[in-house]
Amino acid sequence: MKIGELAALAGCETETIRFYEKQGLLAAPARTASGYRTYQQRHLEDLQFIRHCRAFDMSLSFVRQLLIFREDPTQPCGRVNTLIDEQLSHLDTQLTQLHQLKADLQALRTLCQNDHQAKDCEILKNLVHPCASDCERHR
Amino acid sequence: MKIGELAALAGCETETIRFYEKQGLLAAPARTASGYRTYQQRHLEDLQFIRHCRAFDMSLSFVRQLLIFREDPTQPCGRVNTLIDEQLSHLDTQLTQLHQLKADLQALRTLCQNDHQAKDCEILKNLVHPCASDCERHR
DNA sequence: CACCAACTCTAAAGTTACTTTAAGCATTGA
DNA sequence: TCAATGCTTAAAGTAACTTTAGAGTTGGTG
Repeated sequence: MKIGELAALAGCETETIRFYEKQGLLAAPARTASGYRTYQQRHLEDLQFIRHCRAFDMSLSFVRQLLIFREDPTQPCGRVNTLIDEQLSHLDTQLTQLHQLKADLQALRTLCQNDHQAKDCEILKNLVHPCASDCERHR
Repeated sequence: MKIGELAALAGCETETIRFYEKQGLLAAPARTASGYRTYQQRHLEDLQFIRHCRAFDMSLSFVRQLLIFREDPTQPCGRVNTLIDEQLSHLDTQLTQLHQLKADLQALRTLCQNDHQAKDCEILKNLVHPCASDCERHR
């Protein structure tokens, strides 16, 4: 299949596929006489693998490490579990931070309900000298 | 004060300050005879304002819009509220997505507990052909 | 006064994961 | 045959900085 077809099947852009090839994530496929890339089923599976990993917000270097296991199926997969656990704790960190961010921003939002002059806006004031001294996040 | 001092007070890097100046977020300060930047209190407050906005994960173009109100304190601040609300809903979206991501990845993680050969690893299999057909996120 | 460490300056390139642009062939259907 | 669509490449753009390189300045010590 050609690159556009592969892209449609994987739900990504053709440029993304070329990008992955350039980055060494996706094997370079055979070419037609005129230079068009022609892909096999295996390419589709590799690409889907990459896209699913990305959907979990894994970095490409992370994905690269996981792809090694697809290249050598006899490898023990213990490292896979470790990588997934790392990604999970990464997501956890993000989630916690985002939660705090939202709470803080909501608190900030309550400070100004009406429309008055900017110089009297408690939100703007707070964005200079934030709330409490326990505002650790603001460092 | 010089740039290093300002950076220390605001808790950021000197390069970040120069970057903000180049981006037009922070006013260019006076210079010493030898070309060193010399900052005033107002610069510190502006910088803190920017950093606090960034701590709420606002984009620089967002911050730029908020800075207008600091330049003209007579402006009505209704737009500020709107901007904060937008940022809140942005955080909400992120939070929801991240939640789903984590749940999905946790589910994936349970599929493989022991260390076996990569070709038999259910995690790796699932990253090619994911879980259920209701896996909307994977498009 | 000489000297050195620490600080500052600029411009440019690097980072991540792509996306966009430009300009030129190939293929396909009417 | 001709236009629309699809493919090719290399290079530049995106966000928000960070890093690097090379050079001048300042402040304290001997």
